[in-house]
Amino acid sequence: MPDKVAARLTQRDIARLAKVSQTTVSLVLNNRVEDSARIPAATRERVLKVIQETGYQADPLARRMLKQRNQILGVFTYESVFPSSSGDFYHPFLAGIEDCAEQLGCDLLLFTSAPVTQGRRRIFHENNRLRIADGCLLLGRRIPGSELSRLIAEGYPFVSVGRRDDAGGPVPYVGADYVEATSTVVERALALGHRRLAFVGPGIGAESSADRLRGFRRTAGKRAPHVTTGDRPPAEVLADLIGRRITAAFVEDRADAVALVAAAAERGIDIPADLSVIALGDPTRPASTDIDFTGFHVPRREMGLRATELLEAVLSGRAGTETQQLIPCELVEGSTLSEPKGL
Amino acid sequence: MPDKVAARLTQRDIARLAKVSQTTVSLVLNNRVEDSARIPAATRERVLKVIQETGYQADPLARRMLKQRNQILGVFTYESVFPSSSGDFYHPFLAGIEDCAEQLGCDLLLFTSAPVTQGRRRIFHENNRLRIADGCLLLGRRIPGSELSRLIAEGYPFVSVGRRDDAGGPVPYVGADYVEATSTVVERALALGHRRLAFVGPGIGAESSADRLRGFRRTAGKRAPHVTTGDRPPAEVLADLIGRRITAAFVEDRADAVALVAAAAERGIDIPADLSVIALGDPTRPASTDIDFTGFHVPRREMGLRATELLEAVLSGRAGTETQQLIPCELVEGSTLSEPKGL
DNA sequence: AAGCCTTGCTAATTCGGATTATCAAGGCGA
DNA sequence: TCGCCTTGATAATCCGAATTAGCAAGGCTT
Repeated sequence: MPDKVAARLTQRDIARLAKVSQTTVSLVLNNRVEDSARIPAATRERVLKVIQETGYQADPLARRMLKQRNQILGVFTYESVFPSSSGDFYHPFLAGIEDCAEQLGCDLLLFTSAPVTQGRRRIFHENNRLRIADGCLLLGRRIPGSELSRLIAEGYPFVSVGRRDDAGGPVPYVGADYVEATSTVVERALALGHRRLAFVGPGIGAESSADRLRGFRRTAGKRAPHVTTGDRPPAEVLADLIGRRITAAFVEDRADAVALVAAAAERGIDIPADLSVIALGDPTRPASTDIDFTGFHVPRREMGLRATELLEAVLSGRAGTETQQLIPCELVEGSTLSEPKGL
Repeated sequence: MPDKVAARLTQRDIARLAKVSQTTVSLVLNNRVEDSARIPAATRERVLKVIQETGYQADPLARRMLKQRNQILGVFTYESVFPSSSGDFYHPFLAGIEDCAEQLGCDLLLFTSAPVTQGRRRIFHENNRLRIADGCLLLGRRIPGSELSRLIAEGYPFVSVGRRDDAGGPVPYVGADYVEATSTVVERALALGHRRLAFVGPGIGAESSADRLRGFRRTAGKRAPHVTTGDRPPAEVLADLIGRRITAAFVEDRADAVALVAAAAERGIDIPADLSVIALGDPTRPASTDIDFTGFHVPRREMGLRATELLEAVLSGRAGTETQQLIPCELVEGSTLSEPKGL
């Protein structure tokens, strides 16, 4: 008989079948047992029986009309969530988010409907659907400050995965402590005797870039050289480093580091004997990763998990929670850092 | 001032600010211009101005109370969506789903709230939230027929990614044509002169397993041997194959194939000279994949995409759409199949 | 001037479930 | 027998937006 989609059962239907009122059905369902709501066992069972038989499920949307919470956490990514490239940067974050969401009994809403304009998604567009979710997690290398400040202004609960600069107010985030991690590996290089260090990578733009450069400068010195990659071929970057007689290169993106090592192999430059290469994190672009780089890993999974926890804390109004958290990176001994040759 | 979460703006608020009724606000928002709804430009602009200034956004949930569609597609996976293991089987499916959802302007709801009992998730549990989504995509190696038949009985719109047996009615799916693909690679082996073929893997349980075995039997013959792996160590499976003087092993799971090849290397058995190994798909468990297996790949991305398209078709009631679709697998030439030695 | 149409807008209702306020029936004490 | 309390249940309202029905004011016709 269900020619079209079967008509959805409502509490009214259940009420009719059990010969009670919709109110009673609701009371039974919510197990309300106060003075104001007394349901004798007999009636309760009768209602429950009908619910059982029909397989009735309360419409979650109607519920949220009255309650505040919806048990849905939004996930907004500024690039495609599931990139076709195998070098999947988002994946570990999502794994952590999923883990936590599962424990919280929340569903995850991926805002795939946000139109991509100028290569990136925008939260705020004509028909934004942010409010379906109770709150939202933000992922992406760069997030426009304008969107962050609007979220803050609207009082929409969100947590950024990755540190963000203030945007008309402090942005809640769970980030990785790139400053500290970078500083530590630079220290290690200094201890080994390196004196000519260089930072390789953008170093500006995203907060994550700036933090690495900051950590580098903090320990390597204010005037330590900064070699940008941009669109330059790796061979050229390498030549630049050699020309400046650099002995240790701190490369922001592991993918760049891989390319640099390949270029070195081609020129017969030994790594780490001639040049130490330190990877300041994980590849944001696909890169074969069989090289055992010295450097650190970004605790992506844990960041996702902790960010979700923080969002939950924000949503349940738990005061006193630190809304800006940094997680230490996992240092990797690796084999691409050694004493400089001339020592 | 927003001590708590800022109170959400409603159409009533907009109406008050613009000195019109809630109805008028709604009409303006929905750009209704029929006879029954005439809004002069002046009024329209006044309302729009207030909407602009306040940044009002209609509550999507309230909308769906009245409309049928919610622009949300559910995704239900019978295991963790983002497995921590790097061997990520779901990822390509999701990439395809995301692609299509983005084009459709739909958001994706991952049902992470479904509790995991006995190692797998269940759709139907105490407080199932299926109805938030307009329809649902189902992912997983095995999906209990009981859940499928219940979905069908309730008339809930869904599409399975992967073929499923009937469950109280035909199950809508977009699957991979394992029967045909397996049959084809068997044919190729036969053409090369192989006469002692074996199927390696469960071959039962999931539809995908059964289909491969079926394709194998169709071309290799009804009595061609079927070697199960189960918990047996790869060396034992290998010994079994050698003992039966098998020259070509058709391995269901690429991960098993990898293990088999490793065991062969240990025993000094040359692949493919002594034993050809054909991989019938992609690894469902993590496995290093540097071996260039002969066999086929599962068109996972396309399956996800086409399944999403099909769900959309079902939702919009487009009749005449084939609700059970099989996509051919991509055959891979590879280097693990050659003429049998004794020839 | 009565009748009728058009314009511009709004009151009322709806969706499904939660909550509040009430209400009828029955029991009991004074 | 009159009030009063308890028990068992329900009518009414609300949430926010969409929709239907309809109303008041002004203009035009005859």
